Amino acid sequence: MVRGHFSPSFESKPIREIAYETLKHAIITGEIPAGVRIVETEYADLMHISRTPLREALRKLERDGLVEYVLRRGVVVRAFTLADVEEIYTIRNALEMLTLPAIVDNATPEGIASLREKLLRMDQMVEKNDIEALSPLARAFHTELTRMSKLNRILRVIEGQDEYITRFSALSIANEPRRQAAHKEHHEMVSLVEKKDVEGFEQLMRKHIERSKENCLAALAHSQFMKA
Amino acid sequence: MVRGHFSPSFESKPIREIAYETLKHAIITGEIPAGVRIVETEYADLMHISRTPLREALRKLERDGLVEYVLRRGVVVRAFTLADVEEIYTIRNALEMLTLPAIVDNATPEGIASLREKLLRMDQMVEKNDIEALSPLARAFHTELTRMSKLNRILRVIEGQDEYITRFSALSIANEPRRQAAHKEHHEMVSLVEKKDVEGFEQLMRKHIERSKENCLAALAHSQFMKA
DNA sequence: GGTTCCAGGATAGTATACAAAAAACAAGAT
DNA sequence: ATCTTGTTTTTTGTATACTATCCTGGAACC
Repeated sequence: MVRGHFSPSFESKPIREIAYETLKHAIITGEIPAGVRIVETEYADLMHISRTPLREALRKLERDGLVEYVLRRGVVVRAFTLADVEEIYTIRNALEMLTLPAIVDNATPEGIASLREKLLRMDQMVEKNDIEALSPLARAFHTELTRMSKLNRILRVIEGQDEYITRFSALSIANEPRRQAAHKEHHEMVSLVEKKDVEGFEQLMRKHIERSKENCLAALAHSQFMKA
Repeated sequence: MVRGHFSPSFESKPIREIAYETLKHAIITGEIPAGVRIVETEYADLMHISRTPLREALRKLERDGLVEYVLRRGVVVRAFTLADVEEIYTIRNALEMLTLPAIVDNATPEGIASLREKLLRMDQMVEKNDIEALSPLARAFHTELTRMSKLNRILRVIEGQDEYITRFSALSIANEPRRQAAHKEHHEMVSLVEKKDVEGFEQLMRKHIERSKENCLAALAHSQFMKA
């Protein structure tokens, strides 16, 4: 937080937002492992901010379920089990299926063009095997697709759950054959939406999510992310 | 907030939690209508607390989606449309269906006994047509039932959505014939869980939620809750 | 009459100060 | 030696102080 002592928003973003995003990222990537107690003064000093915005960030993380608040003991980073990952995929699957008809209904030529444009950029990443760059793009693709449904509340929940998975979806995408297949599926999705083939879209999507879940769980089983 | 100037937790609960719950309730019941800007000093004075805990409560409400944060302008109570209500029911329906097999699997004799005990109390309320008392009990019944699934993440989402509906489910229950029918369905649910009849349970539940949604939407259409 | 610019008030953003609870520690009694 | 109890330290909870920004309203100017 390199900025003058009193400057609430250097470039239009409260410090608490930065703190929130920083902490969220740190927790999701495992940089701050589960079980760790977040002592306010410690982290405030670390980030060169005061306790006030840090605390507000913690309240948001608390609502997100990323940290747990214990009365008069502050917050502790919550654990994350394999069962959690499964459950998250289950939620995402169920809710995403609900959006599909609305996506097909609301898809505009411009929207589809925008998706195609994203796919084009992704093509290159896949070719170059640049996983680092592909991962966020793939996520953006999905987000944009889902957003077309205009079902804002469902969206909010899906995106909330997605945040938990980001950390793992990178693992999932690391698998070469799966990466190729997933990319091909992304192309198909757009075509089906364009053709307004709801049935086909639903079938494809169900498989797509199921496979990425399998892949993610398999990758996780071999990784050292999980402890329990 | 009647308490000495410096007493963080009179009876083990931070002021920010009280503020959070109070505001949430006020927003959900419509006491603070949509579009209203929540000026920090104003509400802090109103509740006889300082801005700090109030702000932390606002951050939580922000994550809940009950208020909207505008840069440097604070928070505004978000609007609530009929489409929102429909979407919420859709979410709840989809997720609740996911929990049913797990509920049947994890149901213990004690758990069923506890549900039956609740039903017994509800019987009286239904008989006396005491809607005020029945409403929270009915909600508690559903919560307890869903909790049996042990699917904690799904639960968290469902309960999050449920909070939005509380305000309207009272309307729904006000309808005499529906109230009677719903109560009967509650009894059936427990029986089906006890018999471990997943299929029957699923069928009943699907209808139950669908009907309560219809009822709620119908009631809403006639009420003055909705503006848009 | 309308537009621009300045001043001042209102309000959010942040920092800091201080109280209270809990935890950690030390010393004495049993 | 262990339990108890008193004291210190750490850390959370809350209040307050201060600053930056936005908004409003009015004066000056065209």
